Amino acid sequence: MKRYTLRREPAAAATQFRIPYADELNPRQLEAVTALDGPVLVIAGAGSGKTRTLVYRVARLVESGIPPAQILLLTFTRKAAEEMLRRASALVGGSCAQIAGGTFHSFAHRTLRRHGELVGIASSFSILDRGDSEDVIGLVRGELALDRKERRFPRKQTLAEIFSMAVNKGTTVVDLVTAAYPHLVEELPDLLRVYARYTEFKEAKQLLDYDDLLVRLRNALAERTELAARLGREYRYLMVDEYQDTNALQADIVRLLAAPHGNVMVVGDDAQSIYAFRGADFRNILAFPTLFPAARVVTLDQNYRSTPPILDLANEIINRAPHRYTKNLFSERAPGDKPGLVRALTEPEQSRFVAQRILELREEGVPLQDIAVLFRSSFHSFDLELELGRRDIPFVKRGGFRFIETAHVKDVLAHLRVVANPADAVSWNRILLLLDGVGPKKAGDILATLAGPAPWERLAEARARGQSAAALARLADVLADVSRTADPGEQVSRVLAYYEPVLRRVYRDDHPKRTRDLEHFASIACRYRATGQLLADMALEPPTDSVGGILAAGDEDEGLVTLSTIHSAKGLEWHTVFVLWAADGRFPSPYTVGDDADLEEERRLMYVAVTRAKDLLYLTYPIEIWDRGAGVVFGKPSRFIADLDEEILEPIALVDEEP
DNA sequence: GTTTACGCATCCCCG
DNA sequence: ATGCGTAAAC
Repeated sequence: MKRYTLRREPAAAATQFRIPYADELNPRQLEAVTALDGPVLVIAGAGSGKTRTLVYRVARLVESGIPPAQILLLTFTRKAAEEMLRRASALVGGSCAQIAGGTFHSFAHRTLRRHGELVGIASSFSILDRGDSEDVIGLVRGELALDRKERRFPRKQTLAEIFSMAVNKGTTVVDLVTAAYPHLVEELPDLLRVYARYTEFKEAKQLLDYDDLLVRLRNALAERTELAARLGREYRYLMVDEYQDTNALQADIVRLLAAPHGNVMVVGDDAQSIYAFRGADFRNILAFPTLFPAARVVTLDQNYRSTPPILDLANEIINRAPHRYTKNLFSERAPGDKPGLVRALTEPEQSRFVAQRILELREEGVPLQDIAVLFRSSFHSFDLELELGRRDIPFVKRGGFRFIETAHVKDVLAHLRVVANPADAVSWNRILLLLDGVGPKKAGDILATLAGPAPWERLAEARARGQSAAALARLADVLADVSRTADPGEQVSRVLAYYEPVLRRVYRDDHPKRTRDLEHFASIACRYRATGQLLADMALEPPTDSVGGILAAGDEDEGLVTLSTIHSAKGLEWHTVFVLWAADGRFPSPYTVGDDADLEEERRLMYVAVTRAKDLLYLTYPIEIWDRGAGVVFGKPSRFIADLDEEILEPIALVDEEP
């Protein structure tokens, strides 16, 4: 082996690779795949073989003798990373399992668990999801007595949004409020008090919110050069997918991780940036060559996914933007059906059309799993879900409110979390409030007495004075009991045995449905070996199924129609795509019409939606729209597709087919 | 003084 | 359907 690598003859190099890269990739893809060293920027249009390029590049690195453990692949979801590594493994005929992959947040989490002590982070820290952060902020707001003011002080959700946005955009709360929330400038002193107290609270209780994971990693890399050097040796090849949806903080982390060796490839598409609402900035991808002046830039603009008529519509949508994007896509696929703009009278008629067409397509041989219905907001599909239910069309819903975010699942998680991190005051608060006779005040008092390891033993002392004695004693017992095992499945079943009666009392009316969610959660927990990993995954990579989207296993043989928000459909494709509610006032969302930048993001969202379709595309809207304030309003097609030539988007009027 | 029950507005997209 | 503010109940 060594003998061959010492010889630099071209012939030897050619036999080094088993995969015929040049045959299986187009010239641009090949260029991106074979440029192993140094910074590379790949601008990859929708359906241009972006994933294929990343997969082949992983294979190429491995075939070139790079140990898989030295490759780090950052993606938007863990599923995306797993899928790419699976495909790469199949290509090289070996396992790529040692390749580190996942989201920025999960990578930050792993790194801080391993090296956090360097920067003063206890390895038992808990992660606050968005709801937890809001709970803490609400707690702090109450503590500072800002909730009793006559004047209107922002709600905890608004506060969380402001704080998070400031961090992710790399600006200060003062600057952000001045620029984006001018009506709150007068409240700035109190906003800053809440922010300071929130930060203090997290610090004291070993809590990190989503933003902290990134901030603390960035700071650790910037301040501890030995850590940056160590990670540089550990991960010598860095790849980042969906780079257009990174924010300033993430770009900084990429810069610091790549600094020791400069081997970094980022891949993305400025026209598909749809996460500005949480601080992402598509200018990151355009600025990459400035950050890495040696960067080689490769543009992939041949689309292999969609028929030319679908691509024409996509290009038309994006070309009407005031700002020019970096490329125009072309396709060499055979021509196909024109995209249709379907005008329905009412929302139920829109639902009937979609359901009807799905059944016809199934008759024509399109399997249900090759069909998707996409929409701007999760609630846009409620009526359709009922219609599909009536017709026994099985579906799975992605995006929107997830079962992991329901109160009862969070309750159970909170019990596990206090055992894992006894300092986790948010979870303590949550489980104490469930007890009969305990409200905010008493929960706060009890919390104050609980410090140090295994605090459930001191719960017995708090019991001495108070009539909620029995409830506290039961809680103390179950926590002690849970702490005696390390098996996640066993821990959950012990918590559930205790929680079941609590559930019945707190959610009197609808506990059967909630019990089903908990059974689902228990089955997830049983798949884990360590509770720490379970908790981290539930915070960072929660199951994407929505509430009620869990179907019987038998349905899967037949296939399921996918209902998804456009955000959750990123990177996916289907034979047929319906875009529901392509109506002005829904899409773009009314929240965005005042702001040019927000409106442009909506346009990109529409672009993402239509580029998910391979062969058939329908955009639908009802002309009668129910508005809370104004009653029935006359609906018009979304401004992004209005006034298009009929050659591009074919209007379809419905004749009522209902009996 | 605290907790709880009830009626009221509000509800996008997400790691 | 959850999250808030206010009024009754412990």
